[in-house]
Amino acid sequence: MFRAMPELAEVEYFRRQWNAGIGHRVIKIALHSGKRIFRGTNTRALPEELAGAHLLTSEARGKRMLFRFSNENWLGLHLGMSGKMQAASPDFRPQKHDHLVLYQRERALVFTDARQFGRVQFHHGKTAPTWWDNGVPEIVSAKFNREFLDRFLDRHPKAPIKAVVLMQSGFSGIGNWMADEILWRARILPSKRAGRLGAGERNELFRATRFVARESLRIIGPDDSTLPRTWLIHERWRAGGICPRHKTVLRRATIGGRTTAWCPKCQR
DNA sequence: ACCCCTGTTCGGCG
DNA sequence: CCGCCGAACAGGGG
Repeated sequence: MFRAMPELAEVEYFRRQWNAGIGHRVIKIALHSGKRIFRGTNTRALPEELAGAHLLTSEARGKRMLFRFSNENWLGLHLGMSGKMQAASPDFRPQKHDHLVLYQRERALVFTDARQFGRVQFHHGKTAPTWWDNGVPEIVSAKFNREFLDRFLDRHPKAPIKAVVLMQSGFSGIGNWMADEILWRARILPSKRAGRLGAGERNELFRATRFVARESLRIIGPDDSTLPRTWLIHERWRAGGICPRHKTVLRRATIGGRTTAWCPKCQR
């Protein structure tokens, strides 16, 4: 059994599953109102407004997604730890964890999240919800540049770099495995304080971040099996996992509150 | 049974 | 006041 391809690329993969419904009308909605997944959103207005609307566009920013519908309706989705999306047959019957289903004539757009660390947000209005524009540049955009990275690192000089790379306000869409992959490529010790990274290390961090984000998005798939065998991800959870560079046994510890794997030989 | 977990938020504390 | 860290959230899987 493969681990689902997570984070930035997983979001992109799931967003595309729902894109099958673009240009089509939503006939009816099924949802589990009162569940934690809908915290802060109006679950009465959601089905009332969305019924009859067409799905028009979708967009992803980091781990967040925004679906735009006709009649000034917007749906924000976050997958949390266990969120999934699929386009199922129109006679789909929602199970316990299928918290939101948008039925169209030819398919059902399903949002599933067992642990409910994710979130569904409904917004009715002419423009996108205020929370959508948070000012954080996408890593694959030109706004994520060396200057931005410098300023962000300097803003968190005391935090271990692993924790900084996990901050969504600077590294949009990066999660636990991508952070380890990035630091491994950049040959930086995850516990090293961000403020102690030299110019050379910052250059490497910048390049590795762009590379991992771009490649993950390019090689997008339902699981991590399509990522190159030379990547750390295939070793980081395995007992006795080794560094793909020189076969050194990886070390593991909790850093920045997350399980972290690194190579003691090439990461300093 | 017990321990682990790809994310985010919040209260405590240094 | 700043900012880091652990706990909490909830459930499934090993």
